[in-house]
Amino acid sequence: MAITLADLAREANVDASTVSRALNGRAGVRKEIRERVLDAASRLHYRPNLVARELVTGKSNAIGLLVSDIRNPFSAEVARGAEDAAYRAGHDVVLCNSDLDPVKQMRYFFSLLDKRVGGIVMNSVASLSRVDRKRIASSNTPVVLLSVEPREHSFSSVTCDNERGGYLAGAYLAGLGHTVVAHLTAAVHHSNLEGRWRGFARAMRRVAPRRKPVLLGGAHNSRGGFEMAQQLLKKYPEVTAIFAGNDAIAFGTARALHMAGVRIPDDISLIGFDDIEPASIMQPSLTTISQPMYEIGSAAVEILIGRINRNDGVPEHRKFDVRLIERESCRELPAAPSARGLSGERASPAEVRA
Amino acid sequence: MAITLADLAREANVDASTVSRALNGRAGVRKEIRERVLDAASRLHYRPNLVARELVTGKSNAIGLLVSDIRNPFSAEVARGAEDAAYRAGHDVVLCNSDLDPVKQMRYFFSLLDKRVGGIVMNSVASLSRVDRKRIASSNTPVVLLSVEPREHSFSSVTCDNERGGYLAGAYLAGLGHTVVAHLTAAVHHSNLEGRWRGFARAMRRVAPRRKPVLLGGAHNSRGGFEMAQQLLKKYPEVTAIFAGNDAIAFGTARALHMAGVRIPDDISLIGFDDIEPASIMQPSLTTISQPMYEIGSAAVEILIGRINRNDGVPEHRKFDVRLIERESCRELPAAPSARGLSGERASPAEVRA
DNA sequence: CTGAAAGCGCTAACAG
DNA sequence: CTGTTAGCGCTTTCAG
Repeated sequence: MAITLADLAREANVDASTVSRALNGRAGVRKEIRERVLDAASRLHYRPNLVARELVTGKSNAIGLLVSDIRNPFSAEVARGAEDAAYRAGHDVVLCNSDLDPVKQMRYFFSLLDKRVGGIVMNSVASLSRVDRKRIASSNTPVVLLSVEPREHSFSSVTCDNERGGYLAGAYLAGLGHTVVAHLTAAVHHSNLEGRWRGFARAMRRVAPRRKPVLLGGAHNSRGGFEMAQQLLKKYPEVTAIFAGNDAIAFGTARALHMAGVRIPDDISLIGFDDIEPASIMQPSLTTISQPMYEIGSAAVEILIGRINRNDGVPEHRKFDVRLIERESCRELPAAPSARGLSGERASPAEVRA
Repeated sequence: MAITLADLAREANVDASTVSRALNGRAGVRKEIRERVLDAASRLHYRPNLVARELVTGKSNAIGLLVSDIRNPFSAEVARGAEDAAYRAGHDVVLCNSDLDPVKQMRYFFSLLDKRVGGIVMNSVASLSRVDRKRIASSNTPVVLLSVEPREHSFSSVTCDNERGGYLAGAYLAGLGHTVVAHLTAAVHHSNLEGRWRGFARAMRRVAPRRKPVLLGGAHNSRGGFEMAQQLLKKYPEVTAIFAGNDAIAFGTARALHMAGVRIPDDISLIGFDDIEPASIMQPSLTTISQPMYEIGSAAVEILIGRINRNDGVPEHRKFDVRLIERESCRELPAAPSARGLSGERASPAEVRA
């Protein structure tokens, strides 16, 4: 059916091994022969059987990308960055959706090993048991995480500076005069979201040392945001500003506020995290912390490929900067009758873009 | 390193071929031996080397998914449906982003063939030259298209009923009294979008036989929608309703209208196509035609796997139904001073969901 | 029912 | 520089 190395060898009157050398640009092939081979190859439209090559080299040119759900715009953006980087390096990416389900995650992981992928980029290993994480670590397949799991020394990681992002959000709201604030985040352990909360809490401590932000945990998606916001309105009506752990949560929050007749930003200010596309489309447009999702994806793959090629076990860590995107969903808190004496302390909005 | 069939054979005191038969559940293996093998396999944590298997069988258990851009929510939703269906069938999917660039598309296609994927799901072959399409068709690798290319008899296809969707949009706007309308669509040949236009034009012909809708073509994304809307406002200010070829175009349109101080739906009604998530988030929420993107993805893969298994060359075609999702972006046209005598003819909104 | 042998298409020593 | 040989890990005849 398809034409093989042996066919080329016959055609060019050389041995198959010579054809292999010529095609792979190995040194030590007479120019004339190389040309004869290359000519035959293009004449016969030769295409190497990668499966055969993989079998002998023991590595495929594929990398695994294990995200929670590609429909999540964050994952999609990361995936595109990853795929572009892989394409540049001549690799291809096999896509897996784990829904963060530990069972699926492990099943995918091993199935990727079965096809001898060169390495794997995955969201997080936080939902996995200790033994599963050990299994992954001891697989000798390079792994790049999109979150930082402090205990795991063998994994590389690429993240944004979540802590600073949370801090920026807090400082911004504080700068607008808000002191009675809430944070809506994930119920489960999620290191990226936790970093955001830490930074936010730190910023708020500076302006309201004795009043802790309200902290609610739920599903870290639009529905979760909707439910958490409803709960918040009922139990903490005094809150004047909300920091959502990500934009999806913010969308759900906005919908709940809208339905309850609470206006954004007039009654409550809202700030998100990620800067996915709908953030600029919604009305009012969402002020949010932007992280370079595409670059995170491409950096993850670049690190992965570097590790594959060097074949050392040394993990790399990369942390991207974040910035505040000021839009329309936050506004200055009108001065309350009782002076709060904070005017001098207001943080200035850091980097701001239209 | 990894443990192989031969290892199991030694461990279970049988030949490798017997191990193979036992593991693959082939008939004709004594129960006792089968158990001995299975036991050894689980004891040694045996995992088959899929690459080796693929080399001998000539087919990998992977399928290719060639979309224009995974960041497009339509593609992401399709991809998730596709991946889930593949997972159920024990296949995995390698993701490629072509940007509809013919060169990238062909490069990806052949690179997928090089790894002997069982089949390929791709957006469309409309941007390809005739010879390239022939090359794809003659590759003997099953292909499922997400658009219907009337000339290509060898490809399967899965689409929604674009023509009916366009008709629904037109009938709905007509039912609200709109007769001076515009359609914003792609500049390039795009069979899905063309079907929508055909249906829309047909619906409008019934209420305004002599007034053709304004038809503008541009980039079929948010930016294109923005630009086309600006052009529309300048050249055709009399238009009272816009049908956008997809939701992304509608988002750009909404932004342009907003910036020009034109209110939706008070001044202009807007209807989209796809029903991607931001459609329900934007303010006002977008009335749109919904197509089952997830099901389209999973159906495409199911058809593909069916064709792979049957190994016949018979293409299948599947067309999904669409429905109108009525939200807030359209409103009835106030009766003009000059009676138009159309009241009896208004189409009723077909299927409507909250 | 099981073993022996061959081979998928390629790369990688090792000789010459 | 080129050919010979061996083998990656598996499946699949074909005998026994």
